[in-house]
Amino acid sequence: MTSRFTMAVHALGMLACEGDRCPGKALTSEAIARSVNTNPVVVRRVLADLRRAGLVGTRRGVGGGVALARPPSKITLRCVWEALEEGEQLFARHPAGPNPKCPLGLVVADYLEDLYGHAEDLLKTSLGKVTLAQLQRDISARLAAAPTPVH
Amino acid sequence: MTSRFTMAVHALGMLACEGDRCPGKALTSEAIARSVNTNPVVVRRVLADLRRAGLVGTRRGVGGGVALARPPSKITLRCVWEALEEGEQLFARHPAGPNPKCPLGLVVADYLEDLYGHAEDLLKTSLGKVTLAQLQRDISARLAAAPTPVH
DNA sequence: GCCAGAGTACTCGGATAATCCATGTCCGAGTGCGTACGG
DNA sequence: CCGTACGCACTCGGACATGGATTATCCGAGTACTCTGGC
Repeated sequence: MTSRFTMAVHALGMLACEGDRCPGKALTSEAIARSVNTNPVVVRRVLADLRRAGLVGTRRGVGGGVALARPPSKITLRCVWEALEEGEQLFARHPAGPNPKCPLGLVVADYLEDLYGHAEDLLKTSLGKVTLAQLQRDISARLAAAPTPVH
Repeated sequence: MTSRFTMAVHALGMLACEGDRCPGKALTSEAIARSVNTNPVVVRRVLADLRRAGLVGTRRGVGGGVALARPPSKITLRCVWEALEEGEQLFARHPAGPNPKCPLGLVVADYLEDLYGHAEDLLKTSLGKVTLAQLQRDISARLAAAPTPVH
């Protein structure tokens, strides 16, 4: 599922903005979950992948939480994508592989492998051009342009 | 799931090759399922979408099955993608939407909506350039280049 | 020998049960702060 | 009054139920071929 990527970008956007307002400040998974509108454990699972990839750091205990491990300008959406890519891919292949007895099936599988590989490379290249710093600026601009939030 | 797209391309590849060797010949969902290595009913469900989109035609009874409803040169992978896109998208958004109380969440959701929209457009454009006839030629070439299948 | 009719075999299409994955809930591990006690 | 040690509150991390979705099984609808009986 790619909703994990959506959540990751959302969380990182929050962390970038928070780190800008108050450097070194960590957000709790519970606070992020409130904004993402999901369960804290889901956020923790996503952030665990980002932690393993070295994008964020976590601290337990009182005042703990999650914070960026690098400056936002050094984090691209491609890094995020690849951190979550672990063991799952955008395009699902044959669930059980094609029938090895059928040569056409093998060829089609190869063809699709190429096709999907190119599409994913294209996407990754596109995501690699967006840094978290740019994302944060864009978010700030949109926040400033938005009317006061309703109560 | 995008494995449906994989199966659809696989099935259409078979149909194109079959229609080339023996025009008007229909393949049964059971034969396709054997090559795809799945259950015939899964193939039928995928083909049902393609039928609703007017890409293939089905005939019941003895000698029935599925056949292309248009010449392969008139079918692009984009058509296939859009036929299966019904109610599901490549990039999953927030499962329950972001928290409307959090302005940042709304902005992030908007941002991702743009990002995903552009990515999907790019993909569709790319798929639109590939016709089933080209796919069939590529498959035939690879089949000819492949060594004799092992027994 | 020829024709008509019913029977049969084979296929798709939809409804229903089983399995798998994702989500949600719970409990343990770790950490910093506050407090209380002793020197 | 100061320092240290204990306790507590809070947070992440992983293990175990629960729900939804995808998949697999079953039965009905439709069609063409075939066999049999009559003319």
